[in-house]
Amino acid sequence: MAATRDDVARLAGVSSSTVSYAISGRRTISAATRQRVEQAMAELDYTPNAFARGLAGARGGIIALHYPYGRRGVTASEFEYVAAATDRARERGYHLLLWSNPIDDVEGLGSLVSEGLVDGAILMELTADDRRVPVVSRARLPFTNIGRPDDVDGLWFVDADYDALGRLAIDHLAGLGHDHVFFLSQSVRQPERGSGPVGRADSALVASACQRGVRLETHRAENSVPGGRAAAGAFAALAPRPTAVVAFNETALAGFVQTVAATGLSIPGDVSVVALSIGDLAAEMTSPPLTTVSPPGGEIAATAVDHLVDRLEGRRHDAPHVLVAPQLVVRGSSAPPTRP
Amino acid sequence: MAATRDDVARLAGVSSSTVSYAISGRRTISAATRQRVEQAMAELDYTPNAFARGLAGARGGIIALHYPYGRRGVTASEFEYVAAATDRARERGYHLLLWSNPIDDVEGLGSLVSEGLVDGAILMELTADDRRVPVVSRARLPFTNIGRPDDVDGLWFVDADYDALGRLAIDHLAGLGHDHVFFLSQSVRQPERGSGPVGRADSALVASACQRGVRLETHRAENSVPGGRAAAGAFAALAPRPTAVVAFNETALAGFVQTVAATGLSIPGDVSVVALSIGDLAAEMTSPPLTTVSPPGGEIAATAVDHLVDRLEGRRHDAPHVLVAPQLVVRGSSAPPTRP
DNA sequence: CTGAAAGCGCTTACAG
DNA sequence: CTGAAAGCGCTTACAG
Repeated sequence: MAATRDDVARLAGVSSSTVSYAISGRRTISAATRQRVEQAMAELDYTPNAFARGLAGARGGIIALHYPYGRRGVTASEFEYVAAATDRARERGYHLLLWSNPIDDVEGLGSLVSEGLVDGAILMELTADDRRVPVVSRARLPFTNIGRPDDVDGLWFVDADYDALGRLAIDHLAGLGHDHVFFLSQSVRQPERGSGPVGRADSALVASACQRGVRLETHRAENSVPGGRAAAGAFAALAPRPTAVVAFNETALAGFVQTVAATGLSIPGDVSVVALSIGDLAAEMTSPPLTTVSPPGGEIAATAVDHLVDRLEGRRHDAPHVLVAPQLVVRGSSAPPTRP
Repeated sequence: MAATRDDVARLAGVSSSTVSYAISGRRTISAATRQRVEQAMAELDYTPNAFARGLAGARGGIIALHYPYGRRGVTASEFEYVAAATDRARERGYHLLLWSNPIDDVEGLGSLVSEGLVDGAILMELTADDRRVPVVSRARLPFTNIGRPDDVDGLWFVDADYDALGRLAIDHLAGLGHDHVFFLSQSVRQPERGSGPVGRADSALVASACQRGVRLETHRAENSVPGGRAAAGAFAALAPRPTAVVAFNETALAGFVQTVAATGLSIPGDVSVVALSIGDLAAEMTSPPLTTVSPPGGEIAATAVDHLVDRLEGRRHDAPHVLVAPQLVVRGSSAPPTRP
């Protein structure tokens, strides 16, 4: 059916190993020979067989992106990560395999790894004490991470700069004149508390608020629409009522905004709202649209791919720790407080 | 490093081919032998090498999901499709490879296909006259489709039932008493017009409106927030003004809703809104939340995976054409018209 | 600068 | 019911 390396060799009048070397560039080839090989390949419309290449010991050209199964909804638009990773992988000559299994199904991940299918992996949504890390390390599979573990030593990772995320939000509001802010946060599971995205944004918010002389009321809501409605109730009951809200809880924010509007409070007249880590579409659905501070998911994913490929190809050995700056997009939901 | 099939054979005291057959089940094995082989595999923590399996002619265990590069934003939440496909593939024992290249980069797809890496492929977001179809067909790679082409003959596909999508929306509004509806549609490119999702929803809307005695005003907006603002202007200028809106344009809908709210019209008091193919989060961001009719992306993708795997494993040969019914979720944005 | 050959770890006729 | 062996299409020392 499809042409093999031998067909190419025959047509070019060289040995098959010469064809291999012409492709890989791992030994010097005379210009004339290379010429003929290339012509033969073009003529036969030759594509090397991926399995044979992988079996024979070269890189298979596949990397895996692993995300924990059943832990959806953490990032605004996961597809942004996946799409960006796929594109960058292709640009660098790799295929992107999607892996997903329950976060503590260590065996499942283990057998994926030992199948030998992939040259390396990217672990998404890394938690503080992620059980995937030892599994992949032990198998000696090169990997990079999206997210930051507690023990960062020797690990390659790229993460959103959650400190900056919190700081940008507070600075924006304080700059507008707000000095009393409601933080619509999320309930986090034990292992993550203190070191996951929420914990880090939380600390940054507290620190920035303190520095700016802003009073901060933290409310941990369920990640659900009703959770947001309850939070709106808690917010409304506060006296004095904060003049602004920072939200790091997509789903609850929806319920919160609905309830606030139904209560007759206006945004940003009565409350300014800044949403963290929310997608553009969701931000544009409210009236007025929401001011946001979000990490650039595409850039984060593409960087993680670059690191992994650099590592696989021996161009880099330094276990980089990269924090990517989030971006503030001012829309209509934030304004100076209207107060005597 | 990792155990090979020979290691297992040695430990179990059988030949290596017996181990293979024990795994594949392609010939009868005595219970005792199977027993010993399984024990040996467990003891050695054996995982078959994927490349060797693929090279030797068996199925490689990888399927590809191909989506057109740079054509984002058509579906509400693409990640739903990708995640569901990944999960179902894993359940059925396959890896999911993500492929994406520009829709008319036929060569790129062609070389992917001829690499021999995947057992089959799923083509996402199929257009009426999709150029990928002949490429994959010619390579004799088994494939199934998400979306419906014009020429359906011999093709395996699963698609949202866009006729039902339009019908459900009109029936819901007509049932509430609306008889004059604004259709916020999208501008479509030439090759898709008339046969893509938009064209199909469009026809269904027209037909249902006619049957129900509903007057329908179609407006094709740019797929952008400003496009939606402009549409809101066109809507407001209508006399008499329709009492309801059906939107099949996520991004424009955001601008539309913002503008309508800013104009002082209330939802659903002055206008009812039904959004087609929009994600739950976006639907919950507005006040009140939006009534939606959306295709179940996860189910569609999982079904496409099932069909492909069934086809690969020879369980099915009938080129099924499946249309999946969308679901109406009534939220606060639709109500009877308030009119004398 | 190039060729002949071993080997990667499987699957699958071919024998028995 | 099981074994010995060819072969899948590459890569990479080993020779020259």
